[in-house]
Amino acid sequence: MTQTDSPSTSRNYHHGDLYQSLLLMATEMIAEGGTESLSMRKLADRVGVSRTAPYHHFKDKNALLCAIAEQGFERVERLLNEVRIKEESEALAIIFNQYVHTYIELAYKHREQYDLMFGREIWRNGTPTQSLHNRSRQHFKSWLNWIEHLCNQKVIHSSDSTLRTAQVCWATLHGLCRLLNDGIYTEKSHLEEMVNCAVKMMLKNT
Amino acid sequence: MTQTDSPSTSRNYHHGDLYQSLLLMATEMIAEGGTESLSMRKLADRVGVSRTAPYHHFKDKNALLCAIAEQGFERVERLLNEVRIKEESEALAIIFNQYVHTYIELAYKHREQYDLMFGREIWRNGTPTQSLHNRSRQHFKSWLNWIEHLCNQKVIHSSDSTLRTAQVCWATLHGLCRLLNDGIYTEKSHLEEMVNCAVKMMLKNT
DNA sequence: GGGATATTTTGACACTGTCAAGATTGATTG
DNA sequence: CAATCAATCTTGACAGTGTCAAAATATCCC
Repeated sequence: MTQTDSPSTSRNYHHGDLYQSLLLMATEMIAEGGTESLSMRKLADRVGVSRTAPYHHFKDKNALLCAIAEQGFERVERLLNEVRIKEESEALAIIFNQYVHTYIELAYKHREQYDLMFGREIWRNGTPTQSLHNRSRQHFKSWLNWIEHLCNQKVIHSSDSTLRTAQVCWATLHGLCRLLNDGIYTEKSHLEEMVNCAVKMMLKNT
Repeated sequence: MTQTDSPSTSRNYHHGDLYQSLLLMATEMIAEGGTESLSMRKLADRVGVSRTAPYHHFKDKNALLCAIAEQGFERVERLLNEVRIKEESEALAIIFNQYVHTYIELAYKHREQYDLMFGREIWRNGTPTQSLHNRSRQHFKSWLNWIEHLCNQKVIHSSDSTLRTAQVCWATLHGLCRLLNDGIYTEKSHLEEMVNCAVKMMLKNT
């Protein structure tokens, strides 16, 4: 709103930095009422531009959603990196447990965005942007790397290939998030126990 | 369309049995193009009635979706019952493995309906019908019962409560379905291995 | 300053869910 | 059998959606 002076951007032309404003406002709107509550028209209205102005910065509604999902992937990627840094300081099993807890907490905190990252809206209905595709792919590789490391260090005991292990572990993690996020199992009080149980299961799976 | 003579239904008044026709056609449309491709108007059109005719049989689009989801729960409930019947004939671990495979296969075959059963469309955006609520609740109880049985028979080794175990196992199962259904991991060829890996993990989780 | 270019707006179209009011039909009862 | 009543369906309407085409405007560079 206050476009009088923005030190970083040069406050170029008409709006200032519509692209960023749209992304920001859209993320906010989604966080409040989910994907369905976000309409291009309302978004434009709230940012203070005309209905079709956003279409010069995002090809589609789909493209906008992809951009938001992408930011979500950046966030979890950051989380994973942070965790891997302190690998030396603590036992790996504990770090893994912590990561799972934090991941689920994050997924819950930004549930609508999480929905967008993995939901059908983008991955089956819409078409994921190339950019989003790459970033999600890269994140899974990071996850795979870490699982591989944990297997090598005998923290995870698995008789299957690293790939399968990583897939199944992620499925479990993701399943828990869905359980929580989709409102199927809303009692967050039991979550702690469930996550601990899940981690135990992931670590010792022979 | 051919309403000249229907032996089972009595071809009462205007349409015959609109309720059932709508449910059937809607299920079909969803199976083809997902929830989003189902519009009340197109549905009405295809069944051969006016736009608003369906509203005398379903309060809402949401109510219609709930009814379809409910049928999905009936299906999986049936599956679980069938499996539990042959408990005596084979080793429990094998039966469990088979169930998981069949469940995932089913979820994939009717993926759009599966989405509806557990997706946010109903459980967070819309309001689940009381009827749907009950049936889904009941199904989880059935699942819980079975897991309890498997724990008692020492097929599943878990140090946690039966409830937690059931929750985490289901989360894993559900996570795999999502992985597949949401188009995140579409290679169905690897599925077999992944499921086996997951089952192993579920059984031996100390 | 002038032309090119980037950015925004207005108008329009086809589509959606759903409400209110009227029309039609089947069943029911006198 | 005829008249009434309730169930069922249709028509009209409204507000909302995504998005395209063409026109308008502002900014930049020469």
